[in-house]
Amino acid sequence: MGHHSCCNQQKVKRGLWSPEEDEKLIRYITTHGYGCWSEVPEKAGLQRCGKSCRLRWINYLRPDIRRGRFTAEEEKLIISLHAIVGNRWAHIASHLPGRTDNEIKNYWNSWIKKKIRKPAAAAAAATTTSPNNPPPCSTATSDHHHLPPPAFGGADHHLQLDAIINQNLISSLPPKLATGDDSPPAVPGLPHHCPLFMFDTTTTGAGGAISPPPPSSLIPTHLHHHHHPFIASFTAAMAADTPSYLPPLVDGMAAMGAAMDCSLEDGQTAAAMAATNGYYQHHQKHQQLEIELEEEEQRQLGHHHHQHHHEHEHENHQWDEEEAQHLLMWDQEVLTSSNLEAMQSGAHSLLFMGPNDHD
DNA sequence: AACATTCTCAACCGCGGTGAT
DNA sequence: TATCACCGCGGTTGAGAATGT
Repeated sequence: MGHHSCCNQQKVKRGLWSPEEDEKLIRYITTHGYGCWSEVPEKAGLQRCGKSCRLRWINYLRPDIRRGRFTAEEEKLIISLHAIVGNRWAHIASHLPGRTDNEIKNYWNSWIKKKIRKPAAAAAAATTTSPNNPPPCSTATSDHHHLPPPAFGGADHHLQLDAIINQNLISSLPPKLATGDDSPPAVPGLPHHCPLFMFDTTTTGAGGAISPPPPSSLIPTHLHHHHHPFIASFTAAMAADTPSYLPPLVDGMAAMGAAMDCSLEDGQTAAAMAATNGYYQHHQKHQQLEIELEEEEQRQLGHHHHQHHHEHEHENHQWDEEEAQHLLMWDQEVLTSSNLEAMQSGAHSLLFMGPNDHD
């Protein structure tokens, strides 16, 4: 044990913060800002180290903090992002305005604990369902070479976690799209239980229902409305039942289309097509993100000027934000007859349009 | 009601990256 | 180039609350 290296020389208080301390910190930060955390305790009249002040402010006191239970949308977003970036909590938190990395980390760990209690059945069920069809989420975690290790190490645990995640997602599927007689026809290469429909709205045509949200920092706290901007946009578009934001085609889908030699006579098939589209894009996005991360690592290994590094970091964050804004996920609440029709239309185009025909 | 167990979450710890000197 | 201080991040801990027996 021992004190922080940053506060060896002074006697600092530790443990829970009192309301008085909170008040002092809030008063100081709101009037002076927090340029240098190491100066904050002294100037604010607190017997704490700067690190502790920073933590208290970021995780608890800052005004745009959002408390309370995670919504289903947030939960799905966390799961999706975790499948891509692993335990990079700060990165995940950047996609959930008002949520802290600590909160997400705590949530994830408790969620894992909860799920790990019934791992055997879940793992067995999910991993043996279709040995030739890797589950969707495992595409992200199967590439161990440069993704962060799982929270609890070991390949078995990794597989187990995949299974747990998959099962969790499957359980949230609408009955029609999960299993059973009404499930869509099996598509080669497509995990039949792909839980989410993900589409890229980047190239959305006329209508362009989704516009980039303003930075969350510019949105008044009371307008955050407990939703990520892109989720809010998506919800708004759904409320208007406007099919114009439905997905365009993506590169390389001709090959996928060829593999899906199935009719488009009903919405479910269209949904299956859409799921394939979404899965394929999800996979591509994951690969793209991995490439980005790899490039960043390699750049950092070189001796770059710090400014270049920051620029790149900024670009990377920008990319993440933009990508997140364009990544929409369908689930049971939004599968309506009208959008199924639009999906069908999109899927039809998918089959009859070359991979490079759009744009 | 009493005790045990589990869960939640705020806070701490240590490490790595960065910038200044 | 080496060293130091600082910051931010992810992992971990532990107190209190909630739940189960």
